Amino acid sequence: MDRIDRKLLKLMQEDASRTNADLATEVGLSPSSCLRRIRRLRSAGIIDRVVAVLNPAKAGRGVKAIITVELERHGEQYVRRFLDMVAAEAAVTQAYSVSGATDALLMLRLKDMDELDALTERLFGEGSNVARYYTSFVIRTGKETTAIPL
Amino acid sequence: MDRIDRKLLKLMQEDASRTNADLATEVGLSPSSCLRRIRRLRSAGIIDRVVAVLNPAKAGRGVKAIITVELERHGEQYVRRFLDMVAAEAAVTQAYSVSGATDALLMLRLKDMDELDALTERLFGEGSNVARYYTSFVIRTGKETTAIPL
DNA sequence: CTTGAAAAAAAGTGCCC
DNA sequence: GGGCACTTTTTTTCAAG
Repeated sequence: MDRIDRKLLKLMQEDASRTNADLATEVGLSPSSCLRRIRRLRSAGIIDRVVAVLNPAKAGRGVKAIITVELERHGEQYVRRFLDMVAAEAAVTQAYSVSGATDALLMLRLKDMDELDALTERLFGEGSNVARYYTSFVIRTGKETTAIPL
Repeated sequence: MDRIDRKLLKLMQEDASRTNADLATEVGLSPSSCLRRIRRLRSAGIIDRVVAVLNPAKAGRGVKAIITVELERHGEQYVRRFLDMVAAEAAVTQAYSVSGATDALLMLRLKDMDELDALTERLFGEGSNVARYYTSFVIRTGKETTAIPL
């Protein structure tokens, strides 16, 4: 991981649809050397995957909600079970167990409020090990990037 | 946006490095028709961009932190100013103003604790309009996807 | 062991139907 | 939407630093 690798990763985190030849010019390498590096970064797992990022509003998923969850039983296996359960929901884009006052935090992409209602009923209803949950909605998005600083 | 578009988007949200010919076969279209659709989805802005997603741990950013923020002055222009300020930080990957008990939520990607210390001092120190903030750390990641359900 | 030039293979592109 | 000729890009090969 030298300066050129970092530059490559930075560029590809912004736009991975650029051609290899293009990237090569940008980092001052020949196309073949550049490709070798990209492949190495990929097989080393530093580049996890290349994906298309959609515009949520245009894809009909304009509502972003954040739910913080307090579990009834906090043990590790219960937390894990909870995360597995919520991960199975397509509307859940991020699910974390966290330190602090609450046990978990979920990030949701919803079509409308009805979807949220159905989802909370399904996930946090009877016999779900959820003691309490707090829902907030995203009003304004100041930043939303997949890029990691290098 | 018909069934084929949705299928294409679904595939590209998982792996956008697949070739057009490959995607065409998958959705049962000729390469030229498929490419036309992809271009249309792109120029319509439904596909916002194509990016490389890195493995945070392997890229040296293993610490994920979530900060909820309560502002001193809650007016819209103050919230906006706050979001603009935090968005400028490379370690901040997501920044939202939210409904509910707190005003904003930040998602951070950090190298270590020292970086967090420096960042909170810089963002929430003297004269920052931040009344209170609560930091939690991600213990386990149950799910983390950029894919939006269709 | 890494680089770069050039050939070969594959993919993308645009025009026509 | 599909077919086909044309262009561009990717990928392999191989010689050189």
